[in-house]
Amino acid sequence: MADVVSIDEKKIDELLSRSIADVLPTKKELKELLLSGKRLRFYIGTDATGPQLHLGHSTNYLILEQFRQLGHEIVILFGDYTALIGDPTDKEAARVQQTPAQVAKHILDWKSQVEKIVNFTDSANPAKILQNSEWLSKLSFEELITIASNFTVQHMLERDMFEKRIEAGKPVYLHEFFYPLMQGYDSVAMNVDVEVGGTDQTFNMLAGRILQKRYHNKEKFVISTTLLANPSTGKKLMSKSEGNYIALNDTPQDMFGKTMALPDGVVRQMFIDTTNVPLVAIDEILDAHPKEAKMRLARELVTMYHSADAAGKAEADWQNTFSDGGVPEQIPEVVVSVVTTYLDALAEALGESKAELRRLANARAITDFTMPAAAQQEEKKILDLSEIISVPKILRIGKHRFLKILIK
RNA sequence: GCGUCGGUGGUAGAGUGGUCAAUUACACUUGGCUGUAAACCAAGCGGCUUCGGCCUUCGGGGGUUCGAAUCCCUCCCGGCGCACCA
Repeated sequence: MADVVSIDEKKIDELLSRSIADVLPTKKELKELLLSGKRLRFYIGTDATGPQLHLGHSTNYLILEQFRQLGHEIVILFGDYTALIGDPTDKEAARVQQTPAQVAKHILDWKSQVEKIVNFTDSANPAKILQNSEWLSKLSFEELITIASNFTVQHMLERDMFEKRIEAGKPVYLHEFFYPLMQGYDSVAMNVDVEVGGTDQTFNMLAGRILQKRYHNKEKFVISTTLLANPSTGKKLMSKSEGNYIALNDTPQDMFGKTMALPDGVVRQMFIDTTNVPLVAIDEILDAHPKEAKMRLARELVTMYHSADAAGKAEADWQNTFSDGGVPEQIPEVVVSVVTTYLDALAEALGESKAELRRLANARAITDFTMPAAAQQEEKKILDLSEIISVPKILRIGKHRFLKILIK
C-alpha cells in the first residue's frame, strides 16, 4: 500500500501552486519527478524548543500531509541538536542545554498540536519523527571541516539577514554560519528528496541541496512556502513576538473570536494558507458578505482543530457575546472575601496593576453585567473602584475580558 | 592590545547638567463609530497613593554636584579603524 504513489496530475498541480513561493531548482522538474510515480522522502524541520504553534506554522504541515496522502514518505525532523546553539538573532537568550527527557516532552507537546493536521497513525504510511542529535552529536571536528569546505564566506555573506546586519553595523557571530551547515547536513543524514519550509528558510534549505549533491550526487528539491502575511500591508500575520497569533491549541471560543478580529483583507490568504478548502470554493465563499466569509473561516478552523460541534457552539457563543452583547458561556471566576474592593479583586484576578485598572475605569471600560437590563448604559459602568463588592458580580473589562466575582 | 564611536522604555529612535517618568513614530490598551473587522476620531501607555505626593527606571558599579539619562572614573557589551596573527 505504501509503495503505491498517486500520480494524480490535477492534485499535484494544485499542490505545487497553493501557498508555494518557489520550487528549486524548478517546479517543472519536481512535477516530472512526482509524476514518475517514484516514492519520495519529504521532510520539514522544526525547532525543538517546545513552542506553542500557531496558524502561521500550519501551512507547511498542511502541504506535507497532502504529499503523505499521495503516498510519499514524510519525515518531521526535530532540531533538538540545532536548538542547543540557539537562535542567532536572539543572543540575549543563551540557550540552556536540554535533557533528553525535556526534548521528549517537547516532542509530545508539539505532536499533540500537529497531529490535528498530520497523520502519525496511518498504518500504511504514517508520518515519522526524527531528531537531529542522532547524527549531529556524532559529527567529528574533521567531518565538520569537510562540510564547511563546501561553502565560501562570500556565499554565507549573501544571506540577506547577514547582509542587513552588517550594513546596520550589527554583529554577526561566527557560530551563526554553522546553522545552515548543520541544517544542510540533516538532508544528507536522512538522504531526503524534498525539503519543505518557509521562504525565510530558503538559504538553509539550499545548503542542504548543495551537500546532498556532494555527498549523494542527488538533486534535493526545495519547496519554499509563503509566509502567512497580510496582503495589503505585507506584514506578517501571527507573530509570536507581537502576540497576535491564533494558536493551534487555542480553545474553540478563542480561535473563533481571534479569527473574527482579523482584518477582512486577510481572509482569502487565510483560507489559502491555513485550510484545505478548494480554491474554487474559496472564491464562492468570498462573494458573500465579508463578515459571513470570515465566520465561515472561523468555523472551518475550529472544525479542523476541534470539531464541527465545537465550531457550532463557538459561533453561537460569539454571536451571543459580541453581536448581542451577552455574556459568554464560560468565564473565569474568582472568589473574594467579604470586605474586598473592586480594585483589589480585579488586580488579583487579572494580574493588572492598580494604576492600569484605574485608567480602565476612567475610560469607562469596566461594565457591570449584573445591573438590570433597563439600567442606563452609564449606570452599568463602574467608575469608582474603591467600592466594596457587596453582591456577586459579572464584569466585563474592556472588549473581551469577562470575570465572575463570587463572595465567600 | 591601541584608537574611536556607541549601549535610552515592547521596537525604532530623540534627548547631552535642572522645565525628564524622559520628544516622536510604530506597536499595544481603552472609549467612540461599526460587523468585537479595517479605516477614522479621542484618550491612555513604570509602580504605589489617604490624589498632596512618594518610589523605581536611560548597560553594571563608584564619584562630582543643591541637582545627572546627560559630566568624571571604572567594569561589562557591541560597531568601526589600526596593530597583532595568518
